[in-house]
Amino acid sequence: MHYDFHAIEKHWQDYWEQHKTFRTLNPGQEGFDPSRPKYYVLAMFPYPSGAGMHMGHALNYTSTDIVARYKRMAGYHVLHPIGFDSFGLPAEQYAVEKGIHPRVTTQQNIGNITTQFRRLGLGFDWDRCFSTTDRDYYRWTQWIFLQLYHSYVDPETGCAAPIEQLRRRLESGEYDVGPGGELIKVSGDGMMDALGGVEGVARKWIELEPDQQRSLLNEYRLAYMAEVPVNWCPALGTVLANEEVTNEGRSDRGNHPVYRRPLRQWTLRITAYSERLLADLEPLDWPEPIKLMQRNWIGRSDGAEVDFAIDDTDQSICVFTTRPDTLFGATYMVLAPEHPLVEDITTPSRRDTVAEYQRLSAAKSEIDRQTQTKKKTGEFTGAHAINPANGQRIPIWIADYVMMGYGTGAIMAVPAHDDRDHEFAQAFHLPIVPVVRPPAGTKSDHNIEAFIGDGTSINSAHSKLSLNGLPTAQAKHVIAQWLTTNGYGRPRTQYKLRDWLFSRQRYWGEPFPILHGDGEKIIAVEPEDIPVELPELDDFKPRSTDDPDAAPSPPLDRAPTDWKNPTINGAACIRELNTMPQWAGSCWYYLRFCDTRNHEEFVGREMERFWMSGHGVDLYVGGVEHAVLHLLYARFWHKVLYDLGHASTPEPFGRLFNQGYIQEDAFRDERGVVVDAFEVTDSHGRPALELDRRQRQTEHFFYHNQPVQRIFGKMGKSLKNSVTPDKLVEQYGADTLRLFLMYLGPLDQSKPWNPKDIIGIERFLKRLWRNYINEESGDPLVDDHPASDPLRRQMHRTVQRVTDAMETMSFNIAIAALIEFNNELVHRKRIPRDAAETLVLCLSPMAPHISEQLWRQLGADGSIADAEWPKYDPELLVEDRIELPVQVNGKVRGRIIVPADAKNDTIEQAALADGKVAVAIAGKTVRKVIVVKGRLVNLVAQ
RNA sequence: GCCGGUGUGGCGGAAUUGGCAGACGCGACGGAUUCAAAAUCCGUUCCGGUUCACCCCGGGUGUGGGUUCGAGUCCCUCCACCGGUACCA
Repeated sequence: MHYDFHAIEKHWQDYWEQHKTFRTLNPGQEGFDPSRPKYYVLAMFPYPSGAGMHMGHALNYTSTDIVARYKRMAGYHVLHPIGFDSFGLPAEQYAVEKGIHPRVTTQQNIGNITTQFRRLGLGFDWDRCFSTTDRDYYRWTQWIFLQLYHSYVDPETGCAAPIEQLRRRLESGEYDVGPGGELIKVSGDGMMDALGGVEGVARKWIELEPDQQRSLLNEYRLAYMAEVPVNWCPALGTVLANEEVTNEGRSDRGNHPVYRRPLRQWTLRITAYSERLLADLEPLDWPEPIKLMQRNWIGRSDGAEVDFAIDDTDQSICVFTTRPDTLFGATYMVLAPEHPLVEDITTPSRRDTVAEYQRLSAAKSEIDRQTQTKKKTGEFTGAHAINPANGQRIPIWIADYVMMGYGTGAIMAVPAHDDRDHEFAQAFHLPIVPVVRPPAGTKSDHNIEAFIGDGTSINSAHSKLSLNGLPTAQAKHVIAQWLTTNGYGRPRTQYKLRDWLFSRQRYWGEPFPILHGDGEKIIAVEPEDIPVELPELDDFKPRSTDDPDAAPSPPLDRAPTDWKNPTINGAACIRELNTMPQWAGSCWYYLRFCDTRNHEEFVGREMERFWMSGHGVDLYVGGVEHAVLHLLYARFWHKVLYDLGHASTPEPFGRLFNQGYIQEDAFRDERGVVVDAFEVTDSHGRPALELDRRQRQTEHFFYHNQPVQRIFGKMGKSLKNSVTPDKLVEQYGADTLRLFLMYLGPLDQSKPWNPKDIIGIERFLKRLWRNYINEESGDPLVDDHPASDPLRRQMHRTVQRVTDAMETMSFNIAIAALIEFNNELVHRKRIPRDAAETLVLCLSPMAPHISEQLWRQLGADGSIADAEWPKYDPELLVEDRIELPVQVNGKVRGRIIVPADAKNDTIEQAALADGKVAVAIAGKTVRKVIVVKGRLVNLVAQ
């Protein structure tokens, strides 16, 4: 009876399915034990692409499965669910390629991946499985969208609240409305208090026209429609979120050019949460680099707004700066070419030149701006402004190095202390006045006219104000106060984060629960009328084009009239024809898993409280690529739900773990297009995998006789180098593959795919099997004779190592420990039962099938998944005393007996056993004895 | 450019966090078994020297320096690769 993994794995997979071994009970269900703690472990759910699962997925899901099994054996209620993120571009593009309806391909793909999951022996609770495309699921996605639409962020508390509350407060006169739409609190004694910080004539709510009232509320809704410059990708036929555009100005998916153009689109007010998304990052147990990426993306910078009066007019230009302390060094100003004041201020003689420059820079696409050299261009407007600090008259320029989208679209230029300003000033011969002295002794202290950083203020004084001699931090503080008291400016915090563009011109997404009436009237679908179902369409393809000016044409425009143009209360309406982006479904799926089959609510309160208690999801595992997309969006939605009382924790994911990529060769042809890696041959006919890294750069490869360039990168669909687990499962079994994937290296690091090494794991499992079972008779080779002391010690040490590794997810270390222990057992004819049990228990989270089988061989009842995790005895791990040779100059001068765990102990402690040591060291007093692994390494005399 | 990560044998990677560098696995070499092969088992495998009595000596963790009785690990310099980001004022 050899190790027949086919039969074993089939048997146990059927057993688990029949017995619903991994079904997770909810509080209140029969058999639920409230005394046990919960553990919610989640792997980022997959999108069911046609290529099925690749090794990166297998790695991800195996890792959470191991944790889930371990935690379960350690006595937790474990929630380890799975579902499918089946809306969105990848699923749709696959359907378009195959010419089949996405609903059909999605169903097929889900079927395939489900089979792959089962074959890997993953212990999911299948009763909780769902797809984001399920009617019962996207219904609630639409419901959450309605929550966003019907909410605003209260400027006083910073929390989301129903928009009706705002309406009531406006109606009751609690707030008035400022000229820019800002809310102005009217306090009891009739005094007004500007929340927006802008003075002006305030109006009462009742003085506004209904249209104005409506658009005012829209200014505050968390989901709103606005005409904003968006990323338009004609090749994909859709707009994209900032996060979906690469830094080369191309689409994240497909690498197509992206253009900026204004379109009226749905947008989510994620910026209302900038500060909380930033601050709440701190306590999270997330990898520091990911936190940093989110911080950078949110991009908080603290500084001040400063008003510069325009000479000879009563207008002023407001700028944002992080360095108000350099105000004295501001020798000119720059406006973005699109800045609204440009027309007004430009002097007649400069008008033509300025207009020409504006026209040129507007014609530049994002890509042009990126690829062109960063040589500074600009034009003088002929106007001047007054530097409020020193009263100097400074010229106002326009230049495209100033962006309209950040800050106020205008800057004060301090060429001595800013790279870009410096470059510009040199190009156009503008004055450079240093106002910060670099700290002494630094590299830059000789070049005072181009210094970036903190130092000491100089040249910054007049009769009423002096910054001279102040260090930068203090100077900032002093000038900020001076600006505020004199009405020249105010402290201000800026964020890079923009609102989230939420519309897509796609078929395969959640329809919005929104109707459009006359004009710009928006009608939200009533909660009882959701879901708004996605209509069946024969032609669901997006309209792809090369023309950046083409009008977007959403596929839902081709929906049947009765879907598209319903009549509400006798009035003809048109449905919102855009759909939600891919990210919508993944923003809250972890909540649905708590209570998947709930038909009344998006999640039952009690279930949510139980599974999300503590820090939300206890362990969330997925790839780094979601650092600023999914992980930011989901946090945002979660916070809204939290504010509205639908979620009980401020953050969704308490601990995040990023698994690294599995890397594999990929190939790109001369046009830069990625080609199928499995059709590439190399010039010497050698299989590519046997080459080492140095060779990788020098070998030549061909695809259909065309030379291709080798790149080495993440295994996956985008590089067309996916390897599916199917073949290896067939050839070696799921347990071997699982162990192998985990043995590849640290889970959080990227590592190359080297399938030939799997043989080592196969040998290990076969050896293990032979240790337990006489392959001829089928009898167990285990008996009840007691383990020797050294063996028991090793056993306990193994448990300790594996337990520690489980907590830190260092599964490669755990496996190495188990192999070592098994190698120890190899030489024995009979294996002591406790050693056998320990080994099998420790192995079971990683290799569940063979462990179940051996567990049964050892005479146990039930599934090993229900067994208890073995304990280790710390006492057994240390021998109490050992005898050591004392060497001086390489010669043994005596012996010393020390505690076995003596390490960096003082000689007083170590010498308790032997008072002669001090004498042995040439008459010197020994202070410290250094023992490493039972060997005396050094005696420190002092 | 800026921010972050990583550099250890032929390869993937260990190293109790400042204490025997190279665990464990792959590959390679030698041997046993076999008619033969596969599978399996045993031995060797960082480099150099000296021994082949398995012991000893010297060097060694991208580069150059430093701290320490002691550095793969801590500090500074530089280099290479990977990831993020970029006129963000």
